[in-house]
Amino acid sequence: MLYPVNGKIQPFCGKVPIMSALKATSAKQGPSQIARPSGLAEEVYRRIRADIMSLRLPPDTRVSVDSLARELGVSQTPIREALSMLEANGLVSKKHFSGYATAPRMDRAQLDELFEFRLLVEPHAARKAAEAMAQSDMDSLGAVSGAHAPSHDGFADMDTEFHKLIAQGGGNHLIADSLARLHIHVHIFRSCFRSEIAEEAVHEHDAVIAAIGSRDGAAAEAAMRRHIERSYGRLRDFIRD
Amino acid sequence: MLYPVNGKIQPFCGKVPIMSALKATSAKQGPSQIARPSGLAEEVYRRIRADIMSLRLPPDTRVSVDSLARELGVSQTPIREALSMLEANGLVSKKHFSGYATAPRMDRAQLDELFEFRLLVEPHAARKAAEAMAQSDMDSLGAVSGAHAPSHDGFADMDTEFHKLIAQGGGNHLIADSLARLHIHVHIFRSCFRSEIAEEAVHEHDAVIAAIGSRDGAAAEAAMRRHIERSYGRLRDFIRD
DNA sequence: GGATCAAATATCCTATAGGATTGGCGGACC
DNA sequence: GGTCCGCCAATCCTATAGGATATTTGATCC
Repeated sequence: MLYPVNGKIQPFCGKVPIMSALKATSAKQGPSQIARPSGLAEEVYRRIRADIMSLRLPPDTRVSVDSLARELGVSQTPIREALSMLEANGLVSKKHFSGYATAPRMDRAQLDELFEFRLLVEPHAARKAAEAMAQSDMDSLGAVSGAHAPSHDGFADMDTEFHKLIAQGGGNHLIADSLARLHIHVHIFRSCFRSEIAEEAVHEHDAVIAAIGSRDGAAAEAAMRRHIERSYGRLRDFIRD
Repeated sequence: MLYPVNGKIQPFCGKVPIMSALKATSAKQGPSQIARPSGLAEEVYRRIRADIMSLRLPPDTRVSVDSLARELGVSQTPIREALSMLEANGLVSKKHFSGYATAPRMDRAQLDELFEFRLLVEPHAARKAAEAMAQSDMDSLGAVSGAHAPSHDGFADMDTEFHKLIAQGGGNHLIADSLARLHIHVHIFRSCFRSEIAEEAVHEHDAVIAAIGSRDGAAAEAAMRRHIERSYGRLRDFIRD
């Protein structure tokens, strides 16, 4: 699990790539940048994933390797590796000799499956988090409890952080990774419909946080189940097809 | 799917192009095998995954890109794509400027996490399978019920098919995919220790199959939970560290 | 003899060029 | 008007070259 990067992608060597289209966030070459040269492919991966999550690449949109290579100023190889990883995570699909395309928006059946899965896993994670979460993470959790939801993106980030912390709090990496992967799709779906910031969701979050804060596993599990059920109800209304 | 000649991905080295060779072989092998060349990367992916599962590439082994390229007779690009997909699925890990390596064997903590996850998801899948599984899949399930366990590999394949059918029977693709991904690691772990063919496991399988056959969801869930718990007990003994 | 440092090797990562294949487009033909 | 055929754009796959890095090896020094 690595941190989000500033939208800059820069190879280690070679000529200066064409990056004028991107934000030229230069001059921030602190020790954090040189400490983690984990490869261009991963940078590209995060960049594309961020573009998909921010709807800069809408669902069901063709993604050309050449275009991306030109736009990001890197060669095709890291683009291909990044797209392969995204394909393995279900965010893009590849048709042979036809190119890549972002995954289409979820339909009703997929939404049902996703929430069935969440309802199965996430309340369990909340229970375990209440029983075993580290105090430092608990403090972080209190930080995202804020009743201040400035914008749509702000709420979305807060929601992502909330569920990520609880999933990690259970101590099971498989559970945390699975839920993180699924939450990306929830995020995309919600962003597609510019869902209103639900006041209820904040209250439901607070209920879960309170239960975890008092180390009450059963209450945390119940609160999380209720939150997911309500969340499902709120999102399901957007699908009429 | 692609010409199993000598168990080696036959390269198109020389003048014969890819698609021409494919058409020729498919024409020779009959109409059942439609020439659907889904890409070299996917073939390489399956090949490497099979090698990992058969311990031909043992855990914690370095995997060189150009060695693979030479061995399989393809260029580096599809190898990289395949390894990227494998990395996204957790079967190999990449260290920057150091190469790929197969994932190390599971330790105790990972085994615990894996079985916690299975215990959470798979009994639910068994219940849903009992309630909603298609009749054709049910017949297939009866076919793997055989008390004949010829060899270690035969039992492993049977076990894989058993769990795959039940996971798919629930009708939830996310659950099926997650369990399939995890089952690969169980397979590797078990193969590492050349675990004896447990007579108990076959009986536990039969109990689950019987419960599903009689459409008894609760019984299927209980039988599956018992099977996983017993399976965990059998595997845990191999870890002493 | 053991430890430390520097050179050498092997490998990875990136970039670019070119051949091969598919799908769509427009014009010609029945 | 409908159908077929060649052209073109887009894409994927392959090959090769060059720079950068981690690991290994060997020599030197204490």
